[in-house]
Amino acid sequence: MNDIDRQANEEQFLESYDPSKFEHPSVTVDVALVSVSENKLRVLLLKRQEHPSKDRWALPGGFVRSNESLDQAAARVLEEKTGLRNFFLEQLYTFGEPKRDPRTRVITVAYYALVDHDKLKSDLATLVVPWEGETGGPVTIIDDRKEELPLAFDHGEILGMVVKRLRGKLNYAPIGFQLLPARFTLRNLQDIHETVLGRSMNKDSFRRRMLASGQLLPTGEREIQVGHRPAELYRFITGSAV
Amino acid sequence: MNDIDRQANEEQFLESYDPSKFEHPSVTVDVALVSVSENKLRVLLLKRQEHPSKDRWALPGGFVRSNESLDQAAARVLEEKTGLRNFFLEQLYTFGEPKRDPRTRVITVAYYALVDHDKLKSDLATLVVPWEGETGGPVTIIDDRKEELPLAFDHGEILGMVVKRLRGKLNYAPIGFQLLPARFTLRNLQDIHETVLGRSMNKDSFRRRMLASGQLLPTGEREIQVGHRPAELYRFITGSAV
DNA sequence: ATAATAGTGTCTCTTAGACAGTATTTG
DNA sequence: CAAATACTGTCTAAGAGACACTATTAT
Repeated sequence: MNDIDRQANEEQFLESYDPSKFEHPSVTVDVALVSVSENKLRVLLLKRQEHPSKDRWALPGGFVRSNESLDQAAARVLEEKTGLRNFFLEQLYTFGEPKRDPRTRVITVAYYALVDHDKLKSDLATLVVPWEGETGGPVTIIDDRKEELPLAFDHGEILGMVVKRLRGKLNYAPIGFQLLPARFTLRNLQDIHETVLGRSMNKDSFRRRMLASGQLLPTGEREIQVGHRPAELYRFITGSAV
Repeated sequence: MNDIDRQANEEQFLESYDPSKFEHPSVTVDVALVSVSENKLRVLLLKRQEHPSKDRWALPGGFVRSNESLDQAAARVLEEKTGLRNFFLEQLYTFGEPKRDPRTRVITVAYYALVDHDKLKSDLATLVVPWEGETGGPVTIIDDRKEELPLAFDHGEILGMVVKRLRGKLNYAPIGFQLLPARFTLRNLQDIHETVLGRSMNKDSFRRRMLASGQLLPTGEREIQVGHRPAELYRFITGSAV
């Protein structure tokens, strides 16, 4: 124990006084901004103008600055690229294969963010693309003309993990409302769940589950001009754990 | 879009040719090696011999080398400190508060590993400490004399997240067997679950759930010398998703 | 009035918990 | 034989799916 321990501390001691002993990688954050519209899961991608991965589509990202936390870096990057200030943001996974960026060692901490699609500026909306695919592994992105878009770096892999995390988390955490406006109907919420999970759900038990969760607050207001019986509008009870 | 995009790529362009423009943090991996013995959840900690956090207890960790992936770095660190080669290993979360290490900016990618407690060398066993506490937030570590151990850096926070992840994952993924020898009884497995989850479980439904999962293979062998009717020994069916 | 969806009540099916009873080993 | 735990069968309770039925709006 003592040998092992001394050795470990010597490494750290040397490191602190001789930064050249270990190569310091670049550290970035990449953020998958996810929204839902027209029953499609969508993510914000930017087309790269420079090599490497020129003309491929990439998640918004940027370097982590020396005075900011990882969460702050992710929030800053997203605000810089979209103007958005309020969104659900959660760290996803850190990707660090030595050759994931051909230039130099770049370790990226991936985040995902959720937002009501209507809050995105219209000039950004054109950049939002739907995706299809199963959970877990790399994901294929298609545009509105159903053409597959080439992704930069390992961003397809990142997006696959985003889908998996979202689907897993939706089953036990109230995050669906992050993809909706402040007031919404139970049908709106079910559409979100069905889109994210990629399967249709039973209306009756979905209603029961949501109402029994204690997370929904009826507003007394109703939809208008819907061509059928209007549904009650609900709010999510804020302050509860996410 | 084009402005934003060009700006993003200019940053990356400059970065690739002028590494001094952005401060490069140190990147480390820290690994929580978790095991269960005597119905206690245990984790391997090493006592630091140098400042900072001198005399406090720390997770085994080390710098990520330029030619290895994050997973490889975590596996290497754990093998260096324990001699272990085969263990379940999964990335947990990345911690990067600017001041989490007082010397310089250190971003650490935290991992957790699971191992049968009996596989640990006896000289390491003395370093293993039980813990108590709830999920999520920072966790308090106590030793076998029930004294609280001071933890280095933000390692209490890391361990809190380890507990939370383990408890969450145990409910939908077959990871309990990673904490057991190759052959085990259903009672062994239930003890693991109860220890990790911190609550007792119904024996009957636990047996039904496990046997219905299709993950368990009866070996036809039984315990011996147990002073009561011996239980059948099972193996986990390998190759299934984790 | 018709179309369409909201919302309610009830039955069934599945799964977990409770509990009684039998089986098999050591001492 | 007694003690202790493994294992089985059955009842009950809770929750999800299925489905019939009523309610309310726009056209």
